[in-house]
Order: sequence, then C-alpha cells, then structure tokens
Amino acid sequence: MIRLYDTMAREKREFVPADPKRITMYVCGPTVYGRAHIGNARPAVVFDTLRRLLEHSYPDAEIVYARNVTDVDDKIIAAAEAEGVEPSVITERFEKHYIEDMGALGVREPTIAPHATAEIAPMIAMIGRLIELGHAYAAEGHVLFNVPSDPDYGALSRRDRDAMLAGARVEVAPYKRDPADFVLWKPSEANVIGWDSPWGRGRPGWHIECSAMIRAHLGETIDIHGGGLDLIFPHHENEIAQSRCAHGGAPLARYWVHNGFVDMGAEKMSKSLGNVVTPEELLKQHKGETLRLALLSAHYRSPLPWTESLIAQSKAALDRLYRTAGDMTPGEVDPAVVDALSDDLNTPLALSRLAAIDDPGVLRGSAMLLGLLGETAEGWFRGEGASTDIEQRIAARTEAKKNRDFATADLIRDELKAEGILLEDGPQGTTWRRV
RNA sequence: GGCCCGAUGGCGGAGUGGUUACGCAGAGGACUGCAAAUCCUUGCACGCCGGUUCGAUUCCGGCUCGGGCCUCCA
Repeated sequence: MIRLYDTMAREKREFVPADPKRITMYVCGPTVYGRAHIGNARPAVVFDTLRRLLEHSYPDAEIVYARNVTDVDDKIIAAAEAEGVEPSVITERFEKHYIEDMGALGVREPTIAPHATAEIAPMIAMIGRLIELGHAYAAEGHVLFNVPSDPDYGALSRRDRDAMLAGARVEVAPYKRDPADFVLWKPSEANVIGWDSPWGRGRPGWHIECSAMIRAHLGETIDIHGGGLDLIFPHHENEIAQSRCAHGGAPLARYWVHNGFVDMGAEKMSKSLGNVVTPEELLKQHKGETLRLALLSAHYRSPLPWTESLIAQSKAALDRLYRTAGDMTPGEVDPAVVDALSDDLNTPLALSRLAAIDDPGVLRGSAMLLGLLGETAEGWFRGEGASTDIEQRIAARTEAKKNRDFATADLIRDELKAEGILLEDGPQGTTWRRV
C-alpha cells in the first residue's frame, strides 16, 4: 500500500488509483528558455522515483506519466528577441539540454511530453467552453477566467479572496472584472508568436496549457498531479478552477503532490535570485548518479540545502554501495525498501535500508527502484577507456613487491595516484579505481 | 499583514510517549611491508518556556529563530 501526502487534504492518504489498470500522473515540466538548475531537477528526480515505485507496485497497470514542455511564454519570446532568432530555436535548444541534463541524473523520459505549441486547439476549445459556461469573458483581446464564478476557488492553497488580494504585488489590469481574475488568452502583437482564435490573434496563458493538455492526454480527472511547492498558488489553483469549471465539477486530480526546494544557503535556489547551480556545471565534476543521490537524501517535501559537503557525502555513500553490489545482476527488491518508499516516498529511510543490504543482487535490484546503481561497479570505479597500461604497471609493482623492493612499488603506486588512479591490495591481488 | 512549513549530534537525515535509525566525517583496534579498501569498537543530538503524563525529543500551548507562498518561479 502506497501512502502519499496530499496537499489538498494536508495529510497522508492511502493511494488508490481510480483505475488500477491505468494510473495517470502529470507533473509540471520546464519552461524552455534557459538551462535547468539543480532545483529544477528535484521534481524531475522525485517524480521519476515515484513513477518507478508505481511501476513496481502496479506491475499489471499502465503507468502514464506526462510531463509538459512550456514552449510559448514571455521569457521565451524575450530570449528569442535577444538573440534575433525564432522562439523555436530557443525552445528546441533548451528542451534538448533539459532531456540531457535530467537523463544524466537517471531521469527517464516521461510517457508523454506534450508541448504547448502543439496543443493550441484544445486550449482554445477549453477557453470557449469556459466562456459558454459563464466562467470566463473576453476583454480587449484577452480572455480572463472569472474567479468569483468558482465558489471553490482557493481550496488547494487555503486562501480566501481577501487573503489573495491583500498582498497582491501586481497592478490590476483595468479590463479585469475582478482583481483576482487571471488570463486564459492574451493578444500577440504582429511580430510576436501567436495563433488565430475567436478572440483575435494571441497566445495562451500559462495555466490553461496544463489543464487542456491533461484533458487531452489523460482525461478529466487524473490520479496524481505533481510539481514544486511554489506552483500551489496560483498555478495549480488556477488549473483546478479551469478544469473543474469546464468539466462539470469533476476534480482535476485525486492526489496533489508537491516537492520542497533546493536551498542555497538559507534561501531557495531560483533564477530570479540568481543563486543557481546547474547540472551542466556540476556534471563536469561529478557523476549524475551522485547528484541524484544527493537530491534523494532528504525527504521530498523538506528543503534540501545544497552544499559541496552533500555532494561529497553522496559520492562516498555510492562508492560503498557499488563496492557491495559489484557487478551482480539485479535481484529481488528488498521489501523494506519498498515499504520505505511506499510511505510517502521516504527516500532517506529507503537509502538507510539500502545500506543494510548484504546481498549484491538484492542491493542492486532494490537500488534500481530509486534509479541508483544503474551501472556496473567496473564502470562506476574505472569508467571507460583503455587500461592495459595500468594493468602492466600494476604487474610491475606486484613483481617489485614480490622482491620486497617496496621503494619501487611505492613509486609506481604514487605515480598512478598522481594520475587519479588508486590501488588497493586485496587477498586476490591488486585492483584499481579512479578517484 | 494573511496563509503554510520547519527547528534532531561535526555534516546530511529518518524515526519514536519509555531502551535514541542510517549514511558521511572523526577516534581506537584488526588486517597490510606501508597504504587503500574491508571488518570490529567508539564519542557526539532532539531550539526555548510552560502544560498533559509515572515518563516527552515525540502530544498540547506559547515564544524565539528560519524558510515558503500571496498571481516570474521546481
């Protein structure tokens, strides 16, 4: 039995899929205008791990995991203008990077990756439906969702209208009927990317994108909707309002799962704060798997302080796990690991249980549920590349040792160490690894 | 200001009404020509003040500190 903390209920709930043969999960993906940072990678890794758990726990079910790509957005438009290229040049480049970066962290590609620009028709259809039903209105080329038309608005973020407006940081546009109304469709000037619509040439707002794509690919009600804590309000609140109002009250998602932030120092890592560190940079120094373990070392809802020490600890922990697992093929999954993950994806507890496994096959099989120990110990410790030279020098050292010429033996060992190769003398002879 | 979350040893981080995980780092020992790795042993914690209780790190209240959201954000 899997239990998940549901943000809507503010408590852990037993996960029961609506259809045990087809489990649907949607996670808000990247807006592809720049390189992802390690904070962006957290939801990718967390929900990738949840997906692996679902696949393990529901072997007979189809697990449909959708992660969207937002490829129309004002930041994309700005980036394209700055480079003097079409927006698609920007979005294709950064989507490619996103897939590479996440792939390096052991994140599998989702089942479906809908792109906003390819789904304009369903968005227009949903907006039209909301207008028909009196939940939205057109004004000066915009279409706005009328928040007061939805009595349940605010249920996810637990805010009432006064609270939402009290601290509003943005000026209220004059064409809004209500200050809380948000945009479903906005006009595009002639030189800006846009599509024809009943309300003129324009482009979709951010929130409608997810609602329309969920409906198109997964249905009116999905099992799990995921994303970062900062998306609860307004993004997910607005998604809920759009979808529920367009679908006669059907709830958008049965479980709302939100991950906490990666922190730099005391505050969250974010592009607007400018305190980001990217997988791109980190991968020059560290293996992706080390970064993945670091991201899984705290519970997904807790803040995760990102430090050099965390990376070093993760690396050391993986060295030990790989030493135990060796090159054994994956075996049974340890039920203790499944239990830990099944309790609201308690990855730190699962990791501690991994550390207690002696059997190499069971260890590898269990670790792979977390997307870890995916390569051989040989690959982890030695990497790719020729090694006959190394083997020859080790043989020379072994010969020197046999002659009790320890000066020569130590010289060879020191030389190799300077090249980043560490020798270890065991009962079966000398082995080596890269450090 | 409103809403929400958190505070655990040198670091990361679970968990629990009573004997306090686990990992990393440290110390000692075994092993080793010396190392490394491994194994054994080991020190170190539950923000503050009250309350409930036979007993609280764990439950309740207050406080302090930190963080998040309040229409850019994973």
